[in-house]
Amino acid sequence: MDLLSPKQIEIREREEKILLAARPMIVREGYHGFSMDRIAEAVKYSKGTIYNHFSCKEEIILALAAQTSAKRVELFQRAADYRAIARYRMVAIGQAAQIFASEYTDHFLFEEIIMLPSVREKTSEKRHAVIQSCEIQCMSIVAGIVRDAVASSDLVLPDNMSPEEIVFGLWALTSGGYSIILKSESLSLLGINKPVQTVRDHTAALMDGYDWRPLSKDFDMDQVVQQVNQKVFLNG
Amino acid sequence: MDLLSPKQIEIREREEKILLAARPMIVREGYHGFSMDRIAEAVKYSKGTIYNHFSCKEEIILALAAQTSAKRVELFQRAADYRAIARYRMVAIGQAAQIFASEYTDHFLFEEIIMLPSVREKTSEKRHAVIQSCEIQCMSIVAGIVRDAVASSDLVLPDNMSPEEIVFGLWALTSGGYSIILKSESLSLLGINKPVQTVRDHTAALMDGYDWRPLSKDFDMDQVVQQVNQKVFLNG
Amino acid sequence: MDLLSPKQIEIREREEKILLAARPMIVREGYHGFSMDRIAEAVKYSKGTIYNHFSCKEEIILALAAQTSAKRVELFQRAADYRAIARYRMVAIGQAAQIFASEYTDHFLFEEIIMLPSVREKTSEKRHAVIQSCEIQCMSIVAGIVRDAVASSDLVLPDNMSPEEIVFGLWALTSGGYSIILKSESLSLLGINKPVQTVRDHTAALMDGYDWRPLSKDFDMDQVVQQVNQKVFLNG
Amino acid sequence: MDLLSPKQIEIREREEKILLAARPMIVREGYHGFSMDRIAEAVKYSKGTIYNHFSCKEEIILALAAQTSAKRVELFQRAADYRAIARYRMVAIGQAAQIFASEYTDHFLFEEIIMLPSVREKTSEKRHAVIQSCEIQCMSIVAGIVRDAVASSDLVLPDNMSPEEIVFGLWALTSGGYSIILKSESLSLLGINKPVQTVRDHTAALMDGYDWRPLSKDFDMDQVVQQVNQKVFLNG
DNA sequence: CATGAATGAGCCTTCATTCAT
DNA sequence: TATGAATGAAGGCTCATTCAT
Repeated sequence: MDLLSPKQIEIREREEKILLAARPMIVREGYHGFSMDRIAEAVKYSKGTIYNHFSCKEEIILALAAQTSAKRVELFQRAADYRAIARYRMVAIGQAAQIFASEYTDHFLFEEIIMLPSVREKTSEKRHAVIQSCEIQCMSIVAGIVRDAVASSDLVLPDNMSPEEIVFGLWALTSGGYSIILKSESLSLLGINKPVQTVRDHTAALMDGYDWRPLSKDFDMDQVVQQVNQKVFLNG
Repeated sequence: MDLLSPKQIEIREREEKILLAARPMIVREGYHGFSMDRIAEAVKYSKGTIYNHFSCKEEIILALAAQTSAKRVELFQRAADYRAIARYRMVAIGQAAQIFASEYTDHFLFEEIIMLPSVREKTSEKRHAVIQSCEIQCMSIVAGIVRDAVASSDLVLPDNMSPEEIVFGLWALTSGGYSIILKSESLSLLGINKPVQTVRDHTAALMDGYDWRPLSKDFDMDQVVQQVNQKVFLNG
Repeated sequence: MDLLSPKQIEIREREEKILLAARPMIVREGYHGFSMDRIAEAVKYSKGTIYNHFSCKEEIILALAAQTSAKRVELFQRAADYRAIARYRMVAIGQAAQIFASEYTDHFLFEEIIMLPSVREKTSEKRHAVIQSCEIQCMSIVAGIVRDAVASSDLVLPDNMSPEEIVFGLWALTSGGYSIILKSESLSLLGINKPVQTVRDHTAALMDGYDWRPLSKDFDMDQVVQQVNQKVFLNG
Repeated sequence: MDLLSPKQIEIREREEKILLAARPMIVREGYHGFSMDRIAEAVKYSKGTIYNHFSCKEEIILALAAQTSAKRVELFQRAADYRAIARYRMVAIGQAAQIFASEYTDHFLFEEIIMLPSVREKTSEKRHAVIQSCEIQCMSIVAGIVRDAVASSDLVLPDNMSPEEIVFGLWALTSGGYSIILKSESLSLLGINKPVQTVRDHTAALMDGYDWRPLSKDFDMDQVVQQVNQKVFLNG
C-alpha cells in the first residue's frame, strides 16, 4: 500500500491550493485573465515554487480540467451504482449531470481552452489522454446502463444504433441544455423559467421516443428524483 | 438608388476584410491569441486604421459574433419559409442548424468569449443586445413552426409545456450535439462514426417522444432531407 | 481703419472657439492630456481645420499663454490708470494681480509648459517674443508707478536699487503667494485661512519696509481696496 | 548593525540610479517627454525591472518630488540649528532656500506635475502625504524661529497675524523670486542683474517692514551670510 | 528546494500629422 | 478650403519564464 510521505502530502496540498486559486480567476476572466504572477500573489508562494509544480501555465488549466473530469466520473459512477431498474438509474445519471453542471459551471470553458492549438502545443499529450479517458469512462458507464436495459428487455435498440449512440443523444441534450442555461440571457425572456426541469423533461421524452420502459408517463418522476437525491447524492 | 458613397463602400469592405482575417485567428488561438498587431499585419493596414473601424479588440469579437448570429437567423428564416407540413419544416430547421454548425464551427467559441466579464466591460451593451435579439428571433421562428403543428393537430403539447420549451429541447440537443462533435476526440473511439446523422436521428426521436405527426417511422427522412437541401439551401 | 471681412471674423471666431475648448483640457490634464483629436472632437471641426489655424499643438498652448498675458497687461494698465496717489495705485495693481490669479489660475502652468525645450523647438520665436513683451509691459507699468512715487517724494529708493528691482520684489511676493495658494494643500492645516488677505498684508509690509508713504498704518486699506474694486474693476 | 542585505542594498542603489536618470529627462521635457522606455534605455535595465521598482511612471515623479522635499527639510533643519539670534537664523534659512533653489531648480516643476489630476489618480495618497508633511515641517521649522524672535522680544507680531502667516510671506517672496529667476528671460533686459541678491534684499525689507530686530541697516548682512555659509553649509 | 528580481517580447492604445477627395 | 481616413511611431504596461542566491 502506498503511503504518502509528509513531504509528498505537502506537495499534494500545495498543488490543490494552487488549483483552487486558479479556478475562479479563469472562470471570471478566461484564459486571458489568469497569470502566474497573480496565482503566486494569491497563494503566497513564489513564482518559482509554482513552476516546480506546473511546468507552464497551460498545465494548470489542464490540471483543472482533469480535476473536474475525474469528479464527473465519480458522480456518474455513483449514479450507475444505484440499485434500481435501468430507467431509474438513468434518472440518477441525469441528476449526476445536473449536479456536475451546477458545481462546475466552468467546465465547458475549460474544454474550449484545452482544445486550442496554442495550448496543446505546450502541454503533455499524457494529460490530455487522462481527460479523454474520463470522457470515455463516463460514456461507458452510461452505455452500460443502456446495455442492461436491452438485456432486461426494457429497451429495444433501433436498427443500426449502438448503445453508445443512444448515450450520445442524451449527452448532447444534457450538455447542450446546461450550456444554454449558462450562456443565454434570453431564456427567461422566452418564458423558459425552469430550464433545469425542462432539460429533465426532454431527456425523458427522448427516452420515450426510443420506447424505453417504463415510459415517463408510467412512473412518478418526481418521486424517483427525490429517492435518487436521498440515496445516491445526499452524502456527497 | 445608391445610398453609400464610394468611400463608404470602401470602408464597409475593409471592415469585412478585417473580420475575415480576425476570425481564423480567434478560432485557432482564442481570445488570448489574437492581437490587433497581428490583424494589422495580416490585412496590411496600419494599426491606426484598424482602430478607426473597431474601437477595441473586443469590438471585433462582438462584430464576428453578430455576423454569425445574423447568418443563423437568415438560415432559419429560409428553412421556416419552406412550404411543407410543420414536421418537414422542422427537418429543414435541422438542416439549417447543421449547415450553420459546419460553416461557423467557431460560433460556440465566440459565445463563450463574449460572455467574459473582461469583454463585457469594454463593449457597448447595444451590440450585445443585437446578438441576443438574433437568438430570440431564431427561437421565435422555430416556435412558430411548433405553433403551426399544434394548430393543424400534428402535435399536442404536454401539459405545462409551451412551444418555446419544446424548442429549447431541440436547440439543446442540436447545439450540444454539434458542440460535442467539434470538441470531442473520442467519438470515433466509441463507435460513433456518423455523428451528424446521429444528431438527426435523435432530434427525430425527441419529436417522436412528443408524438409529433407524422412520426419518423411514417415518412422517408432521407428523401425529405434531400428535398430540403435542393429546394431550400441549394442556392445559398 | 481696419475692418475685418466677414471671412476674417469667422476665422477669428473659430480660433477663439478652439482656444476656449483647449484651455480646460490643459488645465485639467496638463500638456499630456490634451490632443488635437480631442480638440477637434470638442469643437466639432475636423482636424484639418484645426491645423489650418494652428500649425501644431504647441502653437495652441502658446496662443493660450499669449491670451492670458495680454489679459494681464490690460488689467495692470487699467489699475495704473487709476487716478490716485502712487501708493493707492499700487493697491490697485495688487487687486489686478489677484483678479488675474483667480481668473487665470492656469497661467503658471502654461508658463512652465512653454519654457520646455521640446515646446520651444516647435514654435515660432515671434510668439514667444509677444509673451515676453507682455511681461515687460507689466513690469514697466508698475515701475512707472514706483517712479511716480519717487518723483513725488513718497518713496526714497535704497542705494543701488532701481524701480525695476523694487517691482521684482513685489512681483515675486505676489506671484509666489498665489502660486502657493494654488498648489499647497497644507495652508489651512497651518492656520493660514485667508491667504489672499495675507498676501495683501505682506505686500503692504514690504512697501512699509521701504518706507513708502503713506505707510499702511496711516491709511485705511480696506476702504482703498473697496474704492479700487468699484472704480477700476467693477465694469470689467 | 547592518539591517539591509546585499540584495536590498543593490535594489536601493538601482532605485537611485533610476531616479537620477529620470530627473533631467523630466526637467528637460516635462511630464510629457519622459517615458519608461527611455528611462530603461538610459539606465540599461529592462522595462520590467523599472516596473519592479515603480509601479507606474507617475510614481517616479512622486519619488523625485519626495526626494527634493526631504532635501529641503534637511537644509532648513540645518539652518535652524545654527546657534545665533533669530534674525541671523533667518538669514541662514534664506541661504538654505537659495541653495535648495539652485540645486533643485526643477522642484517647482515637480510641484506642478504632481498636482495634475492624471497623476493623482494613479498614485497612492500616502506618497502625497509624505511630500505634504515635508512642506509642513519646513514651515514649522521657520515658524519656530519666528516664535523665538517673539519670545526674545526681537519681533512683535502685528495683530491678527500668526507666526505661520509671517512665514507664508517670506516663503511666497522667496519661492516666487526664485521661480521668476528660473523662468523669466526678461530680468536682465529690465536691469535686474543680480536677482538672487535682490531676493535677499527684499526678504530683509519685508522683515524690516515687521520691525524685526535687528533691522537690516543695523547689522552687516554680507558678513552674516558669509558666516552662515561657512558654519552651516560648508560641509554639505 | 524556495525565492523573487530580471528580462524583453508583446500587447493595447493614442496621437500628431499628412493628404486625397 | 474643409474633411476625416490612414499612418506608424511611441508609450504604458503585463507576463511567462529563467536563474542566481
